[in-house]
Amino acid sequence: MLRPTRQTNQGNSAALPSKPIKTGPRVYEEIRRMAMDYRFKPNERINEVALAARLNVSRSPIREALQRLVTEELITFQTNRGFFCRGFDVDEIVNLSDVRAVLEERSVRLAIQRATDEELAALVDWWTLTMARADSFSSAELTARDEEFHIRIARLSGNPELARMLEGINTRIHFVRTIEVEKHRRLSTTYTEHSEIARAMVARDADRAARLMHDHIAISVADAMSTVREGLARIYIDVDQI
Amino acid sequence: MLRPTRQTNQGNSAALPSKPIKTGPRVYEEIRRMAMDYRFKPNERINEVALAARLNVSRSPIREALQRLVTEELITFQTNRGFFCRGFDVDEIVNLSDVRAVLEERSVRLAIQRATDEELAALVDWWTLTMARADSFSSAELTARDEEFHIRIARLSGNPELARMLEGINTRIHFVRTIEVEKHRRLSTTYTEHSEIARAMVARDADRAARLMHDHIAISVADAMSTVREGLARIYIDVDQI
DNA sequence: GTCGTTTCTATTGTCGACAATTCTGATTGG
DNA sequence: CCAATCAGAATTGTCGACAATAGAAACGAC
Repeated sequence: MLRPTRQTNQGNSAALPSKPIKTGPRVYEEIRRMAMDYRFKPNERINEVALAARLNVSRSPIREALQRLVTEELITFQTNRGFFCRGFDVDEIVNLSDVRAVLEERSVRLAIQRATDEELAALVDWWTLTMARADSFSSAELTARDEEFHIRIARLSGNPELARMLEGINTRIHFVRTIEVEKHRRLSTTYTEHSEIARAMVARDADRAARLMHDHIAISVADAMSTVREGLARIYIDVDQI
Repeated sequence: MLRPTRQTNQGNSAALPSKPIKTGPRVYEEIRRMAMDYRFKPNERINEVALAARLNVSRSPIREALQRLVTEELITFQTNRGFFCRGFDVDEIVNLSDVRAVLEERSVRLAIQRATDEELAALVDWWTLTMARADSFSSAELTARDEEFHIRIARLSGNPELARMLEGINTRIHFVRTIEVEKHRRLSTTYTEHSEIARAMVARDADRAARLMHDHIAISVADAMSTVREGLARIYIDVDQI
């Protein structure tokens, strides 16, 4: 007796065989983005069955993805009560910025010490080009470029652990950075800071580059509070487009 | 028709009702310790069913725990091939030490800036007492005290994110630290470094404390290589006691 | 004897089921 | 009107089942 074989690759009935994309990684990435963008409201309880239905999978891959996101600090967990969205508060942002500043300083110093002239020149060129096109970028795109600038330096440091930790911080502060990018867009002074950092790196001036980087990242508590205010407004107003 | 109700809290048939301990957290903690101590050999494939049988649970909690450990970098994962023990190599240890040095420097500086006199005095007293008892401690216990010293400072920094990241690094280098502790045990000079750091903190001498901390943590590539050699020997000889 | 192919076996990925626990809200007593 | 209590509903924790995939072994051609 033949039992009907389970429909493989469900839903993806388009002819193009580009790539099946395993559901596990896909689910993880999808939930990760939701958490990064606060598509869950702060401290909101996350319903596993609802999320599973929304993504057309069972609870198993959902739970595995959520567990991972717990250790990435994007999600909270209480035993027998389930998963919750992380909070959204000033202290965390200030503390993360402090750690980030230290790591990014180390990053530039190592990059200056280890990167080739060509690599540093490429960094300057790439950012110059990005700035020239800045007006044509959406805020999301500009945020991505901002993040990429810092990640490139972290990679040039030659220390993958450093880069990995910075990426972890980046995903956690992605949302606030989006807001900051829009704030600074009008001022437009801020993106010249990247150019200055890059030029100091080309000149192999480690102390100056580190100082510039620190000042670039350091955030006053007042600024953080204003950003959080703006962020909360977006979270509780903007997301009603479901 | 009654179906037999599933046996609750299996195995724990002892009369003492101290604490059931949920299997999920228990499994996670157990696997975590195994990974920390390299009870899995480097790059060894981890069989889910075997591990599940060993811990008397199904694969679900096993997989969830393993997923968490993946993002903690204690475990590796390849889709459709499963979970693997992390490698054990010099580069990673050197890179982690570099990051750790930076974070610990920041840690002492913040602690000096924020901790009360009482808290710092307590740190000194506790370590003095620990040193006095050092000879009665096993290497494992001594390693734990070493880790605790640094974690206490991280907590005094007042930045939980900093402390969390250092704890993450600590779990990854726990095994090599065990080896280093035994190495230094004969020299016995190394633990006076902790005292010096603590005294500099009491004196609120941030620059000196930071410098001492850096020198305490910094590790030469040669030292790392020798430690790795010793570690590999233990992993492939010692663990045959199953 | 070695390389490539095919068949068989072991392992992972995902699912649905059900017990244990928590949450909801209705009811009762003060 | 408020607090405590207690059913009933919703949700999580864990399990066993099975298909899809990877790995190993047997086979055969050269």
